[in-house]
Amino acid sequence: MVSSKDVARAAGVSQATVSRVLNNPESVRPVKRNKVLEAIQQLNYEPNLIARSLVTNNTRTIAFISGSMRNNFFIDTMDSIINLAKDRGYRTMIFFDGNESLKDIWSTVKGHMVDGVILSLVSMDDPVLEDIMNSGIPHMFLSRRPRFGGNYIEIDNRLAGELIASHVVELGHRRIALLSGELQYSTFLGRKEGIDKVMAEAGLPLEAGLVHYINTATLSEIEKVVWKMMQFNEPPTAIICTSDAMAIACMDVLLGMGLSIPGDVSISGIDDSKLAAHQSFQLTTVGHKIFEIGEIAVENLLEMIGHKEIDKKRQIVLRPELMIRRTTARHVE
Amino acid sequence: MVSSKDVARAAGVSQATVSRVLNNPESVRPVKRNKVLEAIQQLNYEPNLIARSLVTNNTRTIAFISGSMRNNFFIDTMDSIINLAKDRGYRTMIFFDGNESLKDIWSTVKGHMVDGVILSLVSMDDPVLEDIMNSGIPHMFLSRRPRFGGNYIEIDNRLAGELIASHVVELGHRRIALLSGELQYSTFLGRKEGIDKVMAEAGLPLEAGLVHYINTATLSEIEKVVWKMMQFNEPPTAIICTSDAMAIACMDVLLGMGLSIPGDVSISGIDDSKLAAHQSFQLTTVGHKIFEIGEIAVENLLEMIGHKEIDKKRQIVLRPELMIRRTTARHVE
DNA sequence: CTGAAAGCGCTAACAC
DNA sequence: GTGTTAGCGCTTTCAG
Repeated sequence: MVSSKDVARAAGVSQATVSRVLNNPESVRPVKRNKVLEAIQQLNYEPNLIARSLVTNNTRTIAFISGSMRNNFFIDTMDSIINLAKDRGYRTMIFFDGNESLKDIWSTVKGHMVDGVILSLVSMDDPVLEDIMNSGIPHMFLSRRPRFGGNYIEIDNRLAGELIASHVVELGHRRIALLSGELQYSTFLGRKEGIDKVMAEAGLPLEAGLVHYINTATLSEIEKVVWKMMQFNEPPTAIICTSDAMAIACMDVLLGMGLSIPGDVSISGIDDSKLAAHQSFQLTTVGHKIFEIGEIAVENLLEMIGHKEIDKKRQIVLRPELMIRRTTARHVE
Repeated sequence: MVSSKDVARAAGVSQATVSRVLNNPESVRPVKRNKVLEAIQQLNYEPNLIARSLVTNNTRTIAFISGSMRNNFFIDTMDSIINLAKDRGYRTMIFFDGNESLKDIWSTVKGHMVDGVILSLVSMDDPVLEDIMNSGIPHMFLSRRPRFGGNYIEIDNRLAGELIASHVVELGHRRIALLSGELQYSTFLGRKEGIDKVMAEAGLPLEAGLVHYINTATLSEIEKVVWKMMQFNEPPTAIICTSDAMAIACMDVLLGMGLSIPGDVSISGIDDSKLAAHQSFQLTTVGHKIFEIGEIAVENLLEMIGHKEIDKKRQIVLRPELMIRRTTARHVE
């Protein structure tokens, strides 16, 4: 590997001068500057970012701790984060849940000396949250957040639940199933609370056999669960899924069984991922304005990184909207 | 930030000893070792990976230069790469095309001192390819490859093109349109050659107005192009797309126009991305066995990183298969 | 087994 | 303007 020392030798200057033309070109006289530039070209030199980071103590990199890309919500989010960060001169390192615990991910994130972190995969009471919030490393929780404190951006999950449940109830459905994510996540807890409220008010509390908690990292139980429910004497006429990813997986199962949507059963999601709007899905869902959510997270994070306004609490709640498309329909006896 | 020096002081040992318990715990006597471990806990110490990399000269990180996640092929590939690399103890840094040129991406990749690189976004004659192949950094081209040389894994693109074109021709279609990616990419060139061959043999050379080259990074022209073709006096009865991403975007447009698939027009893709198999799409395509392709790339890359067998040429061509699903049908007059 | 010391490639004072 | 020097936080000889 060719280093700045090699360049210096080739150009007949000191190594510090090489560093200068890299970081502050005007500060070195054109003649020498060109000599250096030439040598850089010649030797095909590339500065070692690792070494640079070690001394500047900043990496111009943010970390994004994301859920699986099998879920289109995370794709949309990642896309917007990466692109905006890039525009602002920051690189994004991506970390996934997978088999590692958040604790382990957090260790490596810290080890990489990133300038800030966006987390979209935390359960509300994870013990590392304390660490994260006290680390001094700028952070934004995106979508999923701690039970208490932290900087976050989310939608009003309760309202999202209410909107979708009201919609389904108003369509005349009485046997309504719920596919929920695990309640240790703020998103799914809030959404379910909203749904529960509406269902209770409508005199239609959710029946035990019609409520299922899905591991949203794998979605692996969905097929079995949906298949089983649809075998009941009185199968549900509507299935509310608390994420688009679950809804889309659910549709795959139902269509595979030869059922029609929304003819036989209405389906709804929450997230309004890009994919949900495809003509082949036209999924009724509740809208996140996903692009905003990732971008707002980045904007805030970079503010913190720049101005060191780490103390200002940033807790942003967006108002979701109902997107009625073609997977939900009036229930007829 | 707490450093190993702090730990050393707290544990009453030298900083070198701290380093030892981290890298080679057996080499330090249990009493001291425990003291150090305790101090690490106490201080919540995390080793600075940046500093470590600077001296070990390895990062245990590979880079993946990928196309946009708007394309499900790249999602599937990325997913398999990240997971396998993680199992093997490597982190993956992800880089996207976006507005940067491959040259710029390559600069930053080199700067990050990654141990190896997987590239799936190269055009055949990009001048940086020479640099990359001569850099001494282990690399695998995935799917898209240089015109000459390099280590790569791909499917037999020509055969893929032949398979899909034969299928469409055998279904009785005569007015066949082609939505191709840009021919500077080996994938799209190979696929089109295969298609051309079959069409020529069938006496149905592609008509000028029915062939379009799409910027696969954005897919932005698809709507206009498809819409225009379908206004012809004799619109095509089949549209062959040389990637699933194009096919799925194409379906969105057609369905949005109120046309039926495959009733009014047959659609096919190439890639066999996971999404293509969804019941809502059931896209006829040609299979990559995507999981294998990402994994084979990682396996080979790690071999090179480990054994330094950089000289062995690794040029792997997989045989694709036709996956007939429900977007293609017999053409009736 | 363990401490002292050198040095990875760079930036950032500090002199001249 | 430019060279010299001192680290950034680690790993890795080299002594002992």
